[in-house]
Amino acid sequence: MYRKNLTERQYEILEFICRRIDKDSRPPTIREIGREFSISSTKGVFDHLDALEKKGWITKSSGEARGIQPIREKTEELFGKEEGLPIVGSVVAGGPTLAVENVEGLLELDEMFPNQEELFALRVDGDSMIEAGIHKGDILVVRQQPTADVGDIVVAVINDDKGTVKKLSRVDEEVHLKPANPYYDTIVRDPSEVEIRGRVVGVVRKM
Amino acid sequence: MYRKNLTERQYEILEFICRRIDKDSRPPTIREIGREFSISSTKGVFDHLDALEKKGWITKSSGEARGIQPIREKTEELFGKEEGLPIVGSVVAGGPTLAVENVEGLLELDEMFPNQEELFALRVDGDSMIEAGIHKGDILVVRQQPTADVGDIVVAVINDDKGTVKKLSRVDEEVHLKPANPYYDTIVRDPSEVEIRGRVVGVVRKM
DNA sequence: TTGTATACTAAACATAAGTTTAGTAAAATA
DNA sequence: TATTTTACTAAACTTATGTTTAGTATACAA
Repeated sequence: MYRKNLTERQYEILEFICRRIDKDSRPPTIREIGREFSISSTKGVFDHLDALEKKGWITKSSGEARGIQPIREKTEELFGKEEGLPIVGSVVAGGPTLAVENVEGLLELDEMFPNQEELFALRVDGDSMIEAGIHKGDILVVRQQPTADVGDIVVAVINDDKGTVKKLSRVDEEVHLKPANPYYDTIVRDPSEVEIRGRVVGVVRKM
Repeated sequence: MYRKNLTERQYEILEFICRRIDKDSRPPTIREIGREFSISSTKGVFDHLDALEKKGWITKSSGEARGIQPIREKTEELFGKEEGLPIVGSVVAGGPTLAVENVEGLLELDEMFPNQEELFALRVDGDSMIEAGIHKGDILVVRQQPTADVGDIVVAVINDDKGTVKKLSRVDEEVHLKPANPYYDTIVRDPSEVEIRGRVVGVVRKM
């Protein structure tokens, strides 16, 4: 067997279908597949599709035009999503191309930060969090939440003013917002004056 | 006129087509559109599609089943891509929801780092670049290139060994790879021993 | 007021595309 | 060795889908 219980022909055809969907935003017809692979009879293609369906790689909406629908979770694993950047664990000597064996995964925001509904991004203005690796111009990924734990880096609004990014801590009855920069002072306020808007869960920087 | 020279009906139908493509990876048929909008005659829908084509929002592959193809650049602008996180410039007081007026753009890797073919991502191992805001566990976005300028943060391989991330500089005839951490030493080598694999163009961190 | 654009119905038509029947041949499997 | 699976051809059939013809009604501009 060629790959994952598919014959070579089935693999080729499945790949063609997926590439066509990526390219044209619609699946090919049986005859279009036949043309691509020089299969003159529609039955020849039909049989391959039956096999692909039986093996769980596609579903066919019976009777509908362009009814082939690949099972995305499976085919994406097989052919890749054509999205994101390959993450490598280390760069080794050799040619200029990346060794595929070395690839750990794909860098993609969707995967890295799921639950996008709760997230927003915030451009950093000052340099008060520089020692936490947060620089001016960085974009923070923030999870919207009204409370946070001590030690979290939070986005907070003080006295209905502009938002600020600081490390949260509590002493006695007061909220402490600590910068990660020795040239800035800790902000100490009564809890009623501080409104937590979210917790920083990621940083994205373009250099 | 409703929006961008479209009538309300045309806008609705165009939106339906785009959402259907996003959802099902294929455009609807004329009759499917008719069903959605309770238009019993295919001609009713057909006329709308003609209007949409004349106004430059879609193309129709004449004679082909599911031949409607929206002009992506235009429709994405109209309906959004449903991808990425909204980037806000500042967080202001008020409700827990984000003010739309405040949104500067969308955070998406494709847009932030185009030319994906030349890019790869590298997981950072040590803490030698901590003062450059590069921490252990961060993922670097690296542009593959065999040379770099002085001052660039580069991924380099020394003596065919494991890759390292340092700031590039040159003194006399030698390559200096400078860490951004006072506890580490600058690596000084002959150019023949250093192979530059790429330049760091971004950082992504999950916290 | 006449024409043009919008927004449809109803019915017929043409064809693109899915499906089925009948059969061949080689390769893999039991 | 027999049987199943793979990989097709050829032709007919069905139907989903695109297209056209003929006509109604309203709104708007020239």
